[in-house]
Amino acid sequence: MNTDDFTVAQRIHDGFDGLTRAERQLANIILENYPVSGLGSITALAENAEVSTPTVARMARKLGFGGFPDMQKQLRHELEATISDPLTKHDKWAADAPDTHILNRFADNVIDNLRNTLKHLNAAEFDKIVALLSDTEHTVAVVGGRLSHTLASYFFTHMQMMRDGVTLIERNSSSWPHYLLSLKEGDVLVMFDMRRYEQDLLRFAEMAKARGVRIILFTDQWGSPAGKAATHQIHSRIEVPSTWDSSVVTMFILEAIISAVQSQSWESSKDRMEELEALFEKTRLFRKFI
Amino acid sequence: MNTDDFTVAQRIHDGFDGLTRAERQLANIILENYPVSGLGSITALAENAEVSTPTVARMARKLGFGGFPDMQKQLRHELEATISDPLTKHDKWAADAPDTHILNRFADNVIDNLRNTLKHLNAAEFDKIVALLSDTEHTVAVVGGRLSHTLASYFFTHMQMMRDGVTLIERNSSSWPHYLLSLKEGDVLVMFDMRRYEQDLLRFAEMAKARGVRIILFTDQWGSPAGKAATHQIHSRIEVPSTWDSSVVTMFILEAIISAVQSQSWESSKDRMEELEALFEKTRLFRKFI
DNA sequence: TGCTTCTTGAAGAATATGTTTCAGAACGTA
DNA sequence: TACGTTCTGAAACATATTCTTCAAGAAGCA
Repeated sequence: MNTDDFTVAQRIHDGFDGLTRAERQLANIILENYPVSGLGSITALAENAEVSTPTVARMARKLGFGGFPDMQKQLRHELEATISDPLTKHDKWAADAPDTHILNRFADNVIDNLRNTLKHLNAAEFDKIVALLSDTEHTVAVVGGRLSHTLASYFFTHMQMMRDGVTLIERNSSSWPHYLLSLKEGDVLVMFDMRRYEQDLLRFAEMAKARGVRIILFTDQWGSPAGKAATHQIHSRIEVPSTWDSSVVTMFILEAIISAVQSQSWESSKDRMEELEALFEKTRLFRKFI
Repeated sequence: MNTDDFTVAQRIHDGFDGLTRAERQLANIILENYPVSGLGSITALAENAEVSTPTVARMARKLGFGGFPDMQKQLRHELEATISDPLTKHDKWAADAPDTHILNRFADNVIDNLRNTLKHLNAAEFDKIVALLSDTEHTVAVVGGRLSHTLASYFFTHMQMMRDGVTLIERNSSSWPHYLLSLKEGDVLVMFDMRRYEQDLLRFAEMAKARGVRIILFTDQWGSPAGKAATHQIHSRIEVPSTWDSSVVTMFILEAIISAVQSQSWESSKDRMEELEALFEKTRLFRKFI
């Protein structure tokens, strides 16, 4: 026990780059439920991580232990130290940072935002939005504001993978009239407008509504003026201890919607995905999973 | 496992009167450093308590377990329950939707991701990254992959508002060599590479490193191969009940970094922000806060 | 004291654990 | 594509653990 000072977690972090695929998989399982997951038998741990026992033994060596039992001993030592230390109250997020560290303050805040957003979110409304977006009878256009364009782009990228007829409207509002032309009655416009609400978006929404376009609006808790033109809207909490507002909760909702659309239209999107995979494979643009 | 509800400690207390001298001696050792002392081998525990191994095995039976390993299993369960954070136990997020609604499942999952990410995030490393990004002596370039380009873009947009010398590298990798040319020793490259790690990003990272560029890598829990070239890296948990991975946690970290950079360099960025405001005002592109 | 019952640990048997070896798979490279 | 390298898990092996047996010793009792 010469290098007792380094925790198993620390050694994993330090040596993470040198770990192989299976070893990383294992490392993650160990860290996931740390340190309990490492206290059982080597067999149990291996099964849990879906790797072989030799992999576990090898990694223990790689991390500088004599073997698996040696590593386990270290885990027990750490646990002992942790448990006897009353300071280890788990009211902190980033364990090694003080409560007042921005990470911890931010985390508290974002969780709060998420909780409040969901509390005031109507699940039925959510489901309707998902249904609208799954309906391939109508096209979907996505538009965002100065800062929220990123969210629009993120949403577009995923939707595009799942279905036909999805357009991302350019950032520059001078081209918007052209896009408006191709939007027909019943089509869907997904709009992002967070505080510092933008005049152009409001006008765009109004004109789209006049054409019979159905608008799904993502806005903040105070609500964009474009809300008047929207068929459905989702209000996210965006305040955080920062000069800027947070997009985390909105992104959360977007991902939930994407996931729901995907599972709703799995039959049709499955083929599409496979085709896409094949295309990527052909162009060899992307490596396979390591 | 029928009487799982009783902890080992409880069973010891309840059955203490029925224990023999050697067994009591053993029981005291178990309770003394509970539950760690019971997590080693039966031999170690026996030696620790100065009794024989059969005594340990017998007592485990006596307390109602199938044997020593069975008792140990229970100890690990208890430990897990103790250690795991009660914050997760938010039965429902979206109040009017069933537990199984995608919103609730997603919320549980994302919180889990956030917790695990932060638990294994090094706050010192975070602070170093913030310092690097606050240093205006060197330029900052931001690059992302197919799906993570959005994150790169989000980060860029905010950084650009706070400081000079920030570049967003185009999506199309054929133009990357040009960007490489303008990166000098000591400059900072912020890279995003999530699973389906991209070959081009790896090569870009290697070449940048060769030029003495310091790389901040945002990757997932498994780690991009570009990690070998990175000066600092942040691993986010990205798995959610969806066909795609989640960017929520990464975005959370980004926002925290942005906020930290902002407060770190407030003196210099304040003027810049005001100038920016004035410009926006002039071009009347954006309405004031309603 | 002598008898019985209970407790205890040494020793060996049964079992599970941990390690090593090795061949095939996956990967990187030319 | 072909080659060399690295990674991985099945299987055999060595080792440690846990359990069982059993006899010696302690404790209680007449």
